[in-house]
Amino acid sequence: MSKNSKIKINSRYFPGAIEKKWSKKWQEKGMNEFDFSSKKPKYYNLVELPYPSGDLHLGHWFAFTPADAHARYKKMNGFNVFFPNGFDAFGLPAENAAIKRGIHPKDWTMQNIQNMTKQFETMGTMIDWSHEVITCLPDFYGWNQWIFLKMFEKGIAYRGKALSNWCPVDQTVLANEHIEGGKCWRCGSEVIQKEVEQWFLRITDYADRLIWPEDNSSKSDGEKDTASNEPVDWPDQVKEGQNNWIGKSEGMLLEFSVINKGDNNGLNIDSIKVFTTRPDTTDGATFLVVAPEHPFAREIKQKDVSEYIKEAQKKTEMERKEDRTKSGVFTGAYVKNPVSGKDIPVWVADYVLAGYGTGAIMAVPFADERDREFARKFNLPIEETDFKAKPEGEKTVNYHLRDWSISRQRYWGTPVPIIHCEKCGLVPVPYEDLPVELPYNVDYTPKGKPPLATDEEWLNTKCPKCQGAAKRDAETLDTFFDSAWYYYRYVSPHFEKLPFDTKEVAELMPVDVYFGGSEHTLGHTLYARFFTKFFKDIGLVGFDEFARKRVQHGVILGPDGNRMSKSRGNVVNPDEIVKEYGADTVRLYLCFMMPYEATAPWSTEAIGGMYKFLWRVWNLIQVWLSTDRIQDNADINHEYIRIKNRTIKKVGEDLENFHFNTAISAIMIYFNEFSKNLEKTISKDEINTLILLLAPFAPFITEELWHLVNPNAKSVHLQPWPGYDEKYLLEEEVPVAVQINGKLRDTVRIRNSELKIQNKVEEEIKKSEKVQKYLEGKKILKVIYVEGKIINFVVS
RNA sequence: GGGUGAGUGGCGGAACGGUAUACGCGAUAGUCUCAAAAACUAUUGGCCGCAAGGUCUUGAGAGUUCGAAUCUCUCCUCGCCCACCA
Repeated sequence: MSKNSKIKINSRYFPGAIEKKWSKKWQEKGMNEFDFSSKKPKYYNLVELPYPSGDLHLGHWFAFTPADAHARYKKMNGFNVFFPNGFDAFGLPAENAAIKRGIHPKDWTMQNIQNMTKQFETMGTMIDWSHEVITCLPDFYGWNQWIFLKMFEKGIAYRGKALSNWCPVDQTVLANEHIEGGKCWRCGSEVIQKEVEQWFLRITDYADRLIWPEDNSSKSDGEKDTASNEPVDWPDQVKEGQNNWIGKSEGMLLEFSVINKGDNNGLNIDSIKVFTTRPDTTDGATFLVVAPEHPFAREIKQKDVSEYIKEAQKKTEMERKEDRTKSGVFTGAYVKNPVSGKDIPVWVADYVLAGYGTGAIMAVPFADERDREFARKFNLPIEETDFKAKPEGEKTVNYHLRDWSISRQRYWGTPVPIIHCEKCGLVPVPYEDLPVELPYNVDYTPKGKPPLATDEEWLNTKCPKCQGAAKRDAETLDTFFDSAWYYYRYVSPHFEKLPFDTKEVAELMPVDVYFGGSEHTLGHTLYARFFTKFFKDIGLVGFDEFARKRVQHGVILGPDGNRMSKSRGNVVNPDEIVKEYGADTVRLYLCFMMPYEATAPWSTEAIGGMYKFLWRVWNLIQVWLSTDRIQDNADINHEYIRIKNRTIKKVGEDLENFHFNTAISAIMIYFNEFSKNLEKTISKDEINTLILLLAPFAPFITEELWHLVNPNAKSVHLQPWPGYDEKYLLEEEVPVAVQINGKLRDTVRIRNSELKIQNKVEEEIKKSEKVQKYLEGKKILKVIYVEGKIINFVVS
């Protein structure tokens, strides 16, 4: 643009109108619809599906908009990008909220979905809603039931009885992951222990296959993506976390025979088995401890023992874990240490867990701190061990991972497709009768029995086997069951023969990148991997891992640095900010404010800076348009060419690697170069590059500007990503830092053509007065030269 | 207790063996204005100095290196996840 003394702006930047306009146009054109027939390489861009809580909050914006920028970048790079979304619509929170407000959970949920879908529109993502999945609709949960029945057939789903975490207010069983500090994650009430019969998934059968290999280059099950034969790229944090959670430990089962069988009130057990990972310390075992729930403990008729057991059972598991002071009683029984040959006493104590190993341990106070603490408290002997014992025993493997309890005594979930017949037992609902629909008119308030059990009409049915009277299973499935496979359903959301079209899934999956929160490291993503391995076993898919790459985002805290919560009053409402600044500004700020994986507070002031930036971009282009339009590449400005190429490279690499913040910073630097030198000519190509680089982040303003600059062109989001050429990256003169003994003393500009020749560089640098001053009278011992960057003189 | 990530200006952060503090926010001064806001311009890690310049600085301390925010060790602090797992 030629010299213009006064900046005249023809039109001002009003994000509201622009965003509404383009949102509508894109929708009309079906811009975001995935094209299955395309020959371009596919790219499945997945974000964890949101829970329909009522309103989109800032966390949703933070999860979705950088992911959208990545997807848009991929699309501009020639990929056929699949970016679907849906709603995780079943579950307790909906039910609780519905009870509180007196609305039916379904109505409440569907209203929220409608509302949130509208809010999603303002976000300007390229989500293809034609593949939407809503998990509370029979179209989806019927396939939950199908999968459940397959698992039942294979023995993966089974009915078991277990001491479970029970929330007395929500009237439901809770998974360990849903207890926070001994309290229910939803309602905050104290969790108690209760024996409950329920459905389990035998995830422990898959424990070994779910373990991530230590070395990513080896070739066992799980670490290679069989479809592409490329290593699966998940953060170490997740891999380590899951491996620890699975907690495989190899050890030995040792048998200790009871010495004084028969005495002590007719004790009738021959031996006690213990699990140990350190059989080499067996000679140091000076006593045995069994958990209060252990059968041996129950055999003991001594009054102090039975009283101790009673006391221990009153406590919840959580209370036991919180109270770390050791307690226990002597049972009067002795066993023989197979290595030392000594008779050692058997105690009952609640620091031993019934659910791990055999529920009994050999205590080696010399080697184990907990055992030592116990021994000290009760004056039991501590004997040194030389770690050389080799007792005989059965080698075994124990896992920390337990089978996944999927039963919920609640209304708002997938009905378990099983019929309880007095004659035939557990009878699966025939596949052709699926889905077992969740009845609408049910009293879903908590009663201590599953709400579905109160609907007699629904409950009573015929046994498919004997045609006799039978009852449906009144429980519903954990919603983590839904989220374990929803991303398969996205591919073919209306497929009627199977949970998903296996052909299409083979083409589109595995997922290329899966964005989500780190809170799902141990629950959701582990279940999703488990389901994928099950699908492989029943021949539905050909790969082991459902997602090639996992990217976990951090958390946006309130402006005060605390987690946003209504009670703190520090919740930032994205709708209000969008109203004030427009979605592009919010998107830009969320991408720019911090690294995607970081956790940092929202800043009410800093977002203004993003708005200002877009405003300045808008103005610059308005000015450019209002002056004589410069023909393409007229008056080539070499400095601009260099910085343009450098910026294209940087922004592309950053978007590829999810470094959204530095990508935007690079665009700002590029922009500043122009706005600081308004007297210099800017070519159309340079303006277009600015718009194209910004397009993934700020889709609305860039679309508007693109059409102003290129009136007859297609959408900016259908344009190819600009290319760069390495040969333009180098400056004609490069500043080389000069160090004397490692301290920076000067920088000298060296001609590009001379950079490779160290002698010439040294010669140039020694011309500098400053350098001369430091070298005067010194002997140069060594010179280290890093081409184009730094030269270090080591002097005496 | 175990695992894992992180400590850099007033703030969010950049650089991750080669010119520390990019980019943004905030702050200060100026231009414009009756005035204010906005916008624009300049300055903005500390200390010494009128200046040129010097000097110190990436939680603390040591080490490796020509050169360390970056690698190694010890310690301190914080976040997240798990937690009496034998």
